[in-house]
Amino acid sequence: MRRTPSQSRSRERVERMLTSAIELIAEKGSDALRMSEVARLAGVSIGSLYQYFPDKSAIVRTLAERYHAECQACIGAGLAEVRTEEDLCAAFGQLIDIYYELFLAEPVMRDILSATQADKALRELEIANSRANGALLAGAMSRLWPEAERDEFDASAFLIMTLGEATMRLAVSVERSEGDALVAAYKLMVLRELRRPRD
Amino acid sequence: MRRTPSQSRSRERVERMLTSAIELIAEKGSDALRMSEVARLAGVSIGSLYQYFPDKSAIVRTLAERYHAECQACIGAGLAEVRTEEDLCAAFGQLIDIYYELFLAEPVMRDILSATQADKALRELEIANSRANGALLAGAMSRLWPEAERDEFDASAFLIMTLGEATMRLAVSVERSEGDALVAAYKLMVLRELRRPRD
DNA sequence: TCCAAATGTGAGTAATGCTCATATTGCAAA
DNA sequence: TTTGCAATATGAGCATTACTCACATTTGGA
Repeated sequence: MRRTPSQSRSRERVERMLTSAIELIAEKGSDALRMSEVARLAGVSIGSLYQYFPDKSAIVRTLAERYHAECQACIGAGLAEVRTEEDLCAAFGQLIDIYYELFLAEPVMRDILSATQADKALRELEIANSRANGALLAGAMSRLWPEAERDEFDASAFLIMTLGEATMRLAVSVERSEGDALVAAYKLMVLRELRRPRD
Repeated sequence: MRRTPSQSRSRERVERMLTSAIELIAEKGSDALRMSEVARLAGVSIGSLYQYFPDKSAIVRTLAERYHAECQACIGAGLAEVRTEEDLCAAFGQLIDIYYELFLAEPVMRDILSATQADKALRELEIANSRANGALLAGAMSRLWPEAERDEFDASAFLIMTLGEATMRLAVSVERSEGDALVAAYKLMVLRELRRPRD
């Protein structure tokens, strides 16, 4: 953000810029996003756009950050009440379904997240998000199995979250029935991982 | 390919273009790849570059395709001799190690593959590769368990391959010790999947 | 009412993907 | 060897687009 909007007029204009960007990404993909089109669709000038976003990737970053914040809140809430292994599996299975439905309803998310994968500067964002989500899961696991070393779960939880994103991106890129099968396979694999006997 | 080089001079020049592209991607990332720099580093003119590659993404596509072909050959060879479940697990575990070592030795692969993820036109390539690799694995599985329906393994094998790529991309993006742990976690997860009792 | 800060504007600049008219080289038939 | 055509090579230049900046307008408070 180059400048933080303080008056309500500019706040609304920034929102229009972001919703216009989402619409354009949904239409033609994030690599075909044009700053001039964002400005035109939002009904603002190019200059205004650059007053609030230092460059094009800042728009994608803002969208990705909002999505990540929502996801982390959702995952945190879903895992907060977990008390038993059955709880954990039920909760995580539900989270997978919610995630998949979200991706199906908003396929533009795939484009936004794929864009952050390619851009060197944005990749860190994606990794940090999976790491944060993984920490939530590892936390829930170490509450369940307090006798284990906490960091025993870190790699596994981090991986599960990263691969969850990858699964969703793939699942919404193929035809619906195959996507369903892929998500089901991921769920089986993860739930088996969460149930594996601790040593 | 806009034009197929038939004389040895042009074949060598095309190779120089590709190795220059790899070098530049390794240096600054695929999003910072400049056609003029590829031409300069390869010692050819801009025009020559465009005689063999219709656009910039064609260079990335060529690099990705070569890598995919190598991988498919390697995976096919690794799984060809599999006769028992123990064989399969041993072979696949080895393939994971080989893959990881390849990514560690050539981190530029991560950038090339990430680039294909972001570009709408190139994403199909990545999916097709995982699908082909998955078919190799599913084939090995259905040779092992001939009583099962062949397509029972398809989704699982496709997913394992896709997530393998995602794991490698992640593992080489974090520090070495964490990357090792992530690959180890992936391996455990996959081998458990391959050993799961058939129904 | 008036001013300073916030906000808005769009023509213009620089960077870069890509084209095309032209020049050069390689190869094979005469 | 010579000749002629196809293959190959060139780089100035065009079109597109991210981004800047000098200036205009609006807002909110004193």
